[in-house]
Order: sequence, then C-alpha cells, then structure tokens
Amino acid sequence: MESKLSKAEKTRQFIIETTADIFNTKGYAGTSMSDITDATRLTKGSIYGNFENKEDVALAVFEHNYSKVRQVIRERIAQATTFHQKLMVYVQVYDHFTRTAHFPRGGCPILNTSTEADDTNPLLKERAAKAVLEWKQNIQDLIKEGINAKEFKFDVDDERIALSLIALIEGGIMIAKVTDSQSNLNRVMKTAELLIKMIRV
Amino acid sequence: MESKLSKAEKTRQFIIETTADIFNTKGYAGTSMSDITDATRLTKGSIYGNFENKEDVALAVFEHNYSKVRQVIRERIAQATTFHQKLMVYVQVYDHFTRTAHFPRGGCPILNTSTEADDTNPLLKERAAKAVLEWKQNIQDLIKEGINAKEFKFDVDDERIALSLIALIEGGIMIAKVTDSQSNLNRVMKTAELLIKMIRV
DNA sequence: ATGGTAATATACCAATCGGTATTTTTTATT
DNA sequence: AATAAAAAATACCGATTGGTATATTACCAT
Repeated sequence: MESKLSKAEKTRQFIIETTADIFNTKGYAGTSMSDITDATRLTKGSIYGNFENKEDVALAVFEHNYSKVRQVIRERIAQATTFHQKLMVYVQVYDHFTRTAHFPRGGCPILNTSTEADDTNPLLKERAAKAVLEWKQNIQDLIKEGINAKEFKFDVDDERIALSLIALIEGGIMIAKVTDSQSNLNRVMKTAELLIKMIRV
Repeated sequence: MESKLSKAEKTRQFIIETTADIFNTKGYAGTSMSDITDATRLTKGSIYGNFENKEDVALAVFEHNYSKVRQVIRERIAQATTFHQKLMVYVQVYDHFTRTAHFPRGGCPILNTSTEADDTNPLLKERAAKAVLEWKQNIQDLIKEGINAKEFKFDVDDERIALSLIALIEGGIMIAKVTDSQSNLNRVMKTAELLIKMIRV
C-alpha cells in the first residue's frame, strides 16, 4: 500500500481536480478563494500551503484541463491508421463535445483562458499561447507526415490549414455554447471536414 | 444651442463610452465599480443614478461595442457592389483588425462576452447569443441574395457557410490575440476567402 | 511511545467589493 | 432672481476579497 504521492502532492492534486470545472466555468477573476475552499472543504491554510496564490492554482488547473483534452485527442490519433483519419479525430471529437465527459465543464479551456487572460494575465496568457502553438504544431506535423506518405498534396500550406482547423473548432465551440446549439458546432465541423478532404491527393 | 440629449442621457452615454474598453478587456467579473468611477471621474452616486447596477452598465457597454463593429461592417457592405465583395468585407475588416480604430480595445466583444458569460451571466449570454444569431442571419441573407442573383451556386448551404465564416473569424481572433500574431489571423482569413470563393458559380 | 516535521486549521488582516441613503450641487422654468 | 426638480457627490453599509501569522493536528522515522 505504497503511494508515490506525498500527502501534500495528493492534496494538491485533489485541489486541482475539484476546482478544475469551477475555474473553467467562472474564469480566473470570477473564481474566489472561498469558491475553492467551499468546493474542496479545505481551509485557506491548506490551499496556501500547497499553492503560492490564486493565480498559481489557476495555472495548475489550466494545465490539468488542457492535458485532459490533449490526452483524449492523442489516444484517438494513435489509433487512427491514415493521416486523413488522424486529422479527422479533431472533427469527430468536437462533433459531439457536449456529451463527452472527457471535456471539463465550461467548454474548451484554451478558448476560455485565452479570451480572459489575453489582456489581463500575462502568465495565464503565456500558458494558453503555448497550448495553441503546440496544438498548431501537432496538426502541422500530421499534415507533413501525410504529405510524405503521399496521402496529402505536396503543396499544402500546413500552417494555414492548422490554424484554420483550430479557428473553426474554437469559434464553433463559442457559437455552440452561447447559442445552446450543438448542431451549430456540427455544421462548422462539416466545413472542417471539407477542409481536410481538400488537401488529399 | 439645444441638445436633444438630456443631462442624464449624456452622462449615461459618457459612462458607456469611457468604460467600453475596460469591460472589453477586463471582462464583466474583472471590472469593478471603482474601475468605472476612476475612469469616468464620476462618483458612485452618479453611476447608480444612471444605471441599475454593474450588470446594467455591462449590458449597455456590450450594446455599444457591438453596434460599433456592426456599423463599420454595414457601411462597407453597402458600398460593395457584388455579393461576393459584400461577403469579402468580413475578411477584409478582420484581416487587419488589430489596426482598425473601429474596434474596441480587447478584441471582439461578441467573443469576449460569449466566453465569459455563457456559464455565468444569463443576461449577457442572451445578448451575445442574439448578436451571433443576427450576424449569422445577415450572412445567410447575403448568400441567399447572391444565389438569386446567380452569383452563387443554387445549392449552397448558407447556414453552414455563415456559421463557418463566423467561427473562422472568432477563432482566428482568439488565436491572434493570445499568440500576439496578426499574421495568424491573416492565414485564417485566407481560408475564409477560399470558403467564399467556393460558393461562386 | 516519542519527538520532529509536515500539513492543515484557526483567527485575523487591511482593502475592496457592490450597493444605498442622504446631502449637496446643478439645471431648467418661471 | 427664486424655485422646484434633476443630477451628482458624499458618506456610509455589511459582506467579501486575497492573503498571512500562528496554532493545532496528522504523520513518519526512530
């Protein structure tokens, strides 16, 4: 019965997990320390014993939410055989993202964190930017590999496609959430599918 | 020297205009009443004499920011001759939206308000949703008219195109802002241009 | 079992939060 | 110029904010 995690590390993880949805729905400014203590049933002393401040919790929570999403994507991409299928994983995942429990409540953490932090919180912004650029790079890599495998046209603008795919997904999520209509996202994903089809040889 | 606006109406307008950028950058939760009094150099008594509460100011500010953007778009669309050109107005405007003074600081108010309010503030969410659906309808109308004018293919899925265009723009803005790269938005707008080209006969 | 340490809880802080009741000032009408 | 009404300023409210210093508890190695 050995646990690798120390008591503090376990508590830290517990705090992150139980406040993940709160930060992702209410945002950084909208989440208070008492929200955190209420949800975790811990006291301020415990929170501040494991984190420097509220921002530190928010950063850890973003990390958690982001990697949760990334993991789901990564697994499905690994299973896909063709590069077309691999790209289509994004479309499929977000095509019914309302239902998947893989997603933290409150929608895409990248979208939420980016739009709130881009003018207010340099650290959160930096972290969100890194996530976007990593995501972009992953898509570009898939496209390049697809080109090498003669699956995609040789002259595809991988950067443009990657950014457009991300934009369609994030913009689509925004629309779907504010209009309470998953089908709106589905329609946008249809265009994403088209975009992916177009780069095939 | 008669002014149509009463004193109160002028003050109200003044408050809206001088806090427009604050709400659009810091968000609803991130903007405090003291932010408002500091910026306007007015007192709480004056603010609460002209608005019910903070939410009421935020709603008026959104209205202001949104109609400011809408006006720019509307004017340019009116000047465009073909329906293709009219649709391309969106691409052109957002293609250098960082520079245009027509835009409130902090980016697109629809994107900002939607992502913050969708899980927290029903009134702001409702207003943002209305804006998205109005925008969508405007694009759909342009497409339909373009079809009637034999400029666009008769079997175009106007709803899908409209939603995808909005998603590309809003998603592109999010990416550009968080990565501090206007060129990232330009690349996404390139895809938007392609999307518009594709529906032409 | 014990002592040291790690972790959590308690109690408290000044500052700020959104909001209101009241007073003062400004404006418009006569 | 006098006056009533409208608008803005002042002064205040309890509650909550993020954060800290200190006390208490839980844990672990000896």
